[in-house]
Amino acid sequence: MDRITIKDIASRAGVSVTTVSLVLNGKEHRIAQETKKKIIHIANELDYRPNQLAIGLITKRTNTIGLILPDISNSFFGELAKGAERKAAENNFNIILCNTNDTPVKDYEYLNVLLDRGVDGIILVPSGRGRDDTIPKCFTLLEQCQKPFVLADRIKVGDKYSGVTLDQEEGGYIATDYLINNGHRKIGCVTGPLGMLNAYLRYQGYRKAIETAGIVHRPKWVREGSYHIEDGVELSKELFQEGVSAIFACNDMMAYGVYQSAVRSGIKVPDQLSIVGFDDIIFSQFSEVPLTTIHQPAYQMGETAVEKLLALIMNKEEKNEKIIFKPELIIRSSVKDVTSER
Amino acid sequence: MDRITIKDIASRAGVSVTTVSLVLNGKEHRIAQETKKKIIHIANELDYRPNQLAIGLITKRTNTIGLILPDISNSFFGELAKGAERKAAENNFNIILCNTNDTPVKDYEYLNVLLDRGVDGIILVPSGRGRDDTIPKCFTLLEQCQKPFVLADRIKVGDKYSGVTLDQEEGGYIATDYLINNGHRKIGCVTGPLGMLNAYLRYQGYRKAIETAGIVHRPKWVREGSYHIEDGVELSKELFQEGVSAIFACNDMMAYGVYQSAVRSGIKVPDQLSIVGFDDIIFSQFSEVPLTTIHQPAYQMGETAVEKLLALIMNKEEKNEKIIFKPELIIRSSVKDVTSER
DNA sequence: CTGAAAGCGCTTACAG
DNA sequence: CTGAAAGCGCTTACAG
Repeated sequence: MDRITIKDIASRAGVSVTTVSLVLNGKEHRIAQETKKKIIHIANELDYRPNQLAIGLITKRTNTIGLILPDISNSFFGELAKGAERKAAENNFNIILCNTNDTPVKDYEYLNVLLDRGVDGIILVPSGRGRDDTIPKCFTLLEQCQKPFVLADRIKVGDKYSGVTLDQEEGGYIATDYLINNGHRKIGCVTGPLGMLNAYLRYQGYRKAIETAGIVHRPKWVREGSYHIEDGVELSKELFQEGVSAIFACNDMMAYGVYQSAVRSGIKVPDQLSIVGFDDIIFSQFSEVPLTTIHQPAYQMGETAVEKLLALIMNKEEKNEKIIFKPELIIRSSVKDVTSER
Repeated sequence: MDRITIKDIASRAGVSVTTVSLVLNGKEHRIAQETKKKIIHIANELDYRPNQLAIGLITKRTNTIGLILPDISNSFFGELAKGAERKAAENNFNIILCNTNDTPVKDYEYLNVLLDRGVDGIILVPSGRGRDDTIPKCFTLLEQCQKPFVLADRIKVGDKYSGVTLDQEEGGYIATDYLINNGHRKIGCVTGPLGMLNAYLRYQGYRKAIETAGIVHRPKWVREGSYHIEDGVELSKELFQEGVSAIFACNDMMAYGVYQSAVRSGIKVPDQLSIVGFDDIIFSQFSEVPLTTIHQPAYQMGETAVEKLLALIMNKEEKNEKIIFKPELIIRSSVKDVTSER
């Protein structure tokens, strides 16, 4: 089935394609009402829908956004993508999904492919693996081609790019501060891989809260994990040895590992051990002992990233800026107030 | 920054655009080695990358696939999308992501938009809400435009379309059969919304297993939920009253609700109550009592859907067929063998 | 061995 | 008020 083109309409209406294009785009007010009506009527009748490739080729606008992220099956990025897609659709934009598996070379390849496809802008969650210069190369490319882009989630606050993220350090801070306010002094921390910026910042927040409270920061209370549940299980054992009364786990999966480890060691949560997590994954509210944790507004971050990107696309003078979401402490049942016990 | 075009290369090489196009696409073997080399050299030097819109316009091939699904933040669809994206990327295809929120009119709108963008094919997980004729309209449109498409997950086995799904009924069957083989006779079932095909089929599988074992199917042992954890909590209470020794919950969230309800009622799992779920969400392996459940290979289903779609795109004679994955029973710790107790 | 020309489906000065 | 023409960046008969 060949699609209806502007030419078909023109010949049926006995006018030129110019005229058809003009009225269908509402561009010329000087066109005779009769001609207008006739064209519009025919277009409706034939169910005409313009070929977006042709329009894109000529207008240099495709109403298309590239979304590059590490793992769409991760619920955080899933939510983010959902928010981004919704906001894009609302504005008649489509999303091209690019999943990198945290492989920097893929970031670069996808960037090129998106450019080849004439996307109007790009949302990028840079890959976190690999220590080479691939990601910097991505930024160079992005600057060279002048294509608007917005970074998401993994952002260096110091750089000059537009971005949307959560204040990770603040998250680590309020999580830890909450434990301190509940009377805890010996607070362990199971971090994410410290080579990754966000993991590092969460840990920095922990440290800041500890030191602000006048507690000595003890390296032996801090263990580096890699965000997996097993890290929570294993590393918490060492922390139990140190006699901590509370643990801040830098993501919910590890928090859950800590919890399991405690249960197996006969340590009651929260009576003998308090736990705070980070992420607020769906399960945290339903777990045996509902987890007190830091909530990340992933959906809104996705929406906001697209909003910002659209602003950059529509109005190139829009200044580059960072939009930093505030983390929210979700208080559930995994922390005990021990102030009276001291 | 204007992009390099074939024209730029032609003028630098002192040849026509025809020649450039020919050598860059490896189409003409009769072209002088020298000319070839020169053109390729210049193209590399200038980092030439062809404009895909132009190519798409002329070749009627965009190397683009539309993926329409209800909710990308749902981990099942997230996995499916990941598999689809990977297989697509492997074959130099990109994915346009369309999230419908289970709203049929969006299926239809997105379908049109994808067609406007000249996608080469579409993967569709039809929306399950709404009882109007919007989804049938989608199929009509799809047939009219002759665009290859593959349905995923939500499929009527009887129709003539290509599709990838899991054998839902078989899943319900083996889940229930496992309980029966472990000596259970009074087996409750908390179903999903029975208006949805897959929920209905899972329940049918339960029923079939029950009846095959010569157990009378009792409607009062069956309760209809809507896949939410609360349904598991509430509906299981009624089943406890009926004195069931086991419950098949038609998804893991409800299975978890059943578990929580049991714990609160002082019923031990699996000692006093056995539970089997469906989905194998990430959490099921980590929960207090690791859940025995039915695994759905979502990632592979996504991959397979794209494979099948690509086959349809490359070779239109490819026949329409259904690819039905077998469910896998993942045995963990939520079922007790009570054969000896009877 | 190579190029002029037509064309994909549109938009947009420009002319009348 | 309307149309012929050029052009977006390519590909592909066709001609020589």
